[in-house]
Amino acid sequence: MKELLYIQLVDQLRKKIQLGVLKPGDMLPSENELSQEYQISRVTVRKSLSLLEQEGYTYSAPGKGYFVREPVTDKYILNFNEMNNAGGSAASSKLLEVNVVPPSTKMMYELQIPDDRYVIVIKRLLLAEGAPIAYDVKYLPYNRGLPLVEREIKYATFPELAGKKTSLFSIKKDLKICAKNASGGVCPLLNVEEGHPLLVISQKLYTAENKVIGWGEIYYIAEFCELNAMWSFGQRLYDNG
Amino acid sequence: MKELLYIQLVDQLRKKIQLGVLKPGDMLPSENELSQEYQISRVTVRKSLSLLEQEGYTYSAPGKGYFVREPVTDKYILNFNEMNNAGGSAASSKLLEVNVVPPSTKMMYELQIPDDRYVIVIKRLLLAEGAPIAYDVKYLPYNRGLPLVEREIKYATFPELAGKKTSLFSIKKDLKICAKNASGGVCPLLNVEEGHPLLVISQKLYTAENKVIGWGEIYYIAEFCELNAMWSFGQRLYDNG
DNA sequence: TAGTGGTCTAGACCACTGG
DNA sequence: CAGTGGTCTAGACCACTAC
Repeated sequence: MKELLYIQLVDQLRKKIQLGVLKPGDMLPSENELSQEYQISRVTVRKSLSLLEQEGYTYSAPGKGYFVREPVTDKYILNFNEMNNAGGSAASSKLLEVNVVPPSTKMMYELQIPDDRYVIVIKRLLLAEGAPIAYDVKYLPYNRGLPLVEREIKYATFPELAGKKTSLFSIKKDLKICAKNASGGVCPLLNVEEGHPLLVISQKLYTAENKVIGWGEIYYIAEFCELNAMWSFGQRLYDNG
Repeated sequence: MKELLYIQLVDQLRKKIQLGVLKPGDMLPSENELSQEYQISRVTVRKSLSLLEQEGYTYSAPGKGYFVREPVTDKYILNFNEMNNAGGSAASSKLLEVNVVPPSTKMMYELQIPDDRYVIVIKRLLLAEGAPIAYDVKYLPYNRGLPLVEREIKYATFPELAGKKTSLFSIKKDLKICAKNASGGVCPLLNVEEGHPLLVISQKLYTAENKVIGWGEIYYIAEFCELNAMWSFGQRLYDNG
């Protein structure tokens, strides 16, 4: 089990930072120094330092050197999948309504559309083991020639719906998470009493050019939704393979 | 404004993926092909492909080639800072209680400690412009010789407290987010009525070796807490500089 | 066996920061 | 000015995959 050179180096540097030998703001040895000290080429040293930077430990300042970063403590990786966030793994959904309607002022504001642009409204009930766990409303600016098949709507997630014409790779998405109490028409749908706690997740979809292509809200019965997020250094957004 | 070679290449490949010319599962041209096609060295081609991989567009399979990744749609970057998540930028806090107590069964479970290990309990009220917006309870396994100065507790975030002995770089942190209704002793503290919606964020801190070093819950008055998360390709967890 | 990505080298030139 | 990181090159060897 021989270790690769650049792995060895990055491990040693990482450990020094983790142990506090190198503290935020401290300068690392220069590329040339590391190159001589470890008897490896500068290219390989650079590969190690680049890895360390990817992991969030350091940053480089051209003309000066590499420095230990002040740890960023307020960014987490959040897991969220609208169809699979409750306990039930085999989540299904029930389509309540699909309509094309003139926009309300709220919709015009959220979707950034004029008042003569129609809006597709999709209302669903998310189910786990047959019981409702969330009420879901989505709004899409209406485009002619957008065939919406019921089966697609029933099982699709938001980006899949709004991004039918757009590659998923060029979509942006914002979430807002807050707590509310159930009131009005939502109560009978979710089969909860007035005032029951809900976790509300608003989603907004954008194209790469920041044009809004979808907006929606999901009202989860609190007991059936727990969001998880984690923070740690060196974490990656994408797995290998 | 001449563009760097590896930037040019990564831009072209990225665009092909975003436009759908290259779809998930498709194989990219090999390093040698790209090297010849663009008349740049293999090292530079590798730099571009490495960047593309970092951004989440592709992955590499040794002996086979580079492939377009199936987009990961369920991971977001969540912004959360316990002291600064409400509207008020100049958030302060009021210390309600600091105690060393024998652990309850709940604490023993959450902190993974035996019943003879004492626990430090810290209760705070988070304020924005003088008014309470959240109630905060933290539990730390008690260590002898851990001097807790009131001023520190008042303004410290959780990792700063629990990680006094540990470098922030070797701490892991999990969040759980859910909705609940206010009840019991929390109501008068937060000055809300019974049943008022709350956003509850549970935090658990671990060392690099997965030993629990802290656990806590923050009860935000729903109106004063909106969490934000975002998803898009190519996003980075750490800024440059 | 031919082709692929993965590791590593030595060396060149550049722009930038600091004294 | 000497030192730093940033870009780019040409070439070597390896392990793996697929045929």
